Amino acid sequence: MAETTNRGESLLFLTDEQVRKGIEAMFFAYQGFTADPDRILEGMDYGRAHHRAVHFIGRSPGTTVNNLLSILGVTKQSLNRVLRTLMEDGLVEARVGRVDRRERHLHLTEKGAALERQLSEAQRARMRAAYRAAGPQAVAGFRQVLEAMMDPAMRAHYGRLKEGGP
Amino acid sequence: MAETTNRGESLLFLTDEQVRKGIEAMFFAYQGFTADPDRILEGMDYGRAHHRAVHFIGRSPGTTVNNLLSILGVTKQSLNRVLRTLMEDGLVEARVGRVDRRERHLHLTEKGAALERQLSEAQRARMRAAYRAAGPQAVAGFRQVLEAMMDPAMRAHYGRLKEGGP
DNA sequence: ATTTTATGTCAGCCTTGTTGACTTTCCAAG
DNA sequence: CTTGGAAAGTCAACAAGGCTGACATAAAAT
Repeated sequence: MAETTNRGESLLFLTDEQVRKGIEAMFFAYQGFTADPDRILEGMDYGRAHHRAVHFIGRSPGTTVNNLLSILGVTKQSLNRVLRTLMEDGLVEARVGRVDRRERHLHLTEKGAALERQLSEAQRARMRAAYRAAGPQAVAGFRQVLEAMMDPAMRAHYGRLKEGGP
Repeated sequence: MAETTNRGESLLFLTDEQVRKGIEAMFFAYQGFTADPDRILEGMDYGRAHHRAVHFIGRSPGTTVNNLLSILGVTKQSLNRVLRTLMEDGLVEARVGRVDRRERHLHLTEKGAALERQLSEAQRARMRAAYRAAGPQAVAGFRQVLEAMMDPAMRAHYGRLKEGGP
């Protein structure tokens, strides 16, 4: 009976109600997650799409357009519009590939890196506060659940960031 | 020195690199989080906005328009567009308030509840799989970090869902 | 009687996603 | 060396879903 009780208890975290609460937690947390950068970007001519591009270019300097495309999960036309304005404004630089000259390798300029820092610092401040409030063990769990939630292709991208380096 | 070591180690989870990985985990996980309902909705005349409305109406039957507005964090014009189509299509019903007749209390019809179930089941399947893969302790941490990441107003809404009832 | 609140609606704008068609560049296989 | 096809860019058109501003109505509150 101890085993039965134990089994029952250990599966309580999989009840519909628990899972629903998790879904809602994701929804509300994501609002907070994007709130600070969004506030900074409003007023500038940029939006969330520009933030994403600048983030991942800053994170993987020299990445190609195609790679960025599959990380962001948007069409090249959509990304192109964003990249064009960022290049026009001198935040991003596209260098022709040396081995394959069809490829464009993307880099942040100093101005682009400055924006990246500004956005990242705001977002990291909130994330760090949440980490500190929850503690290291909670953070480990947080990361585990998020990783399990990703599509496999995205999980691969995720794993390659920094840890593996491009 | 044991204390110093301990302090140093326990703060490693707050390094910029760890925090950045958390940010990226949120980004990629959110893609997965919305992927299944999005797939179901494409082809229907509905989108993510309809999903959100249907979700929270199903979760808090009888909620008012104003309450839904502040949960979703959008303008009334934006929400109205969505609610109008849902009511025209007979998925949502707005009942005039009995005590305050200015208020509209929102309910799902059987048809609306059916859509809600379809979307919710897909989303819960992914979430449940992630929960199962990560385990109960990770799930607890996941929820803690997400709660800490929310804006206080949103955390209040979150707390009121089901646990407190509307 | 007046003001405030809850809701609905019209009109117009912006960002960011989409598809489709077409071009240019250029590596690599034949 | 020619050519097929991949990588990239561009143009046009469209849709979803945010936004603001202005205005209307009903009912509650003062």
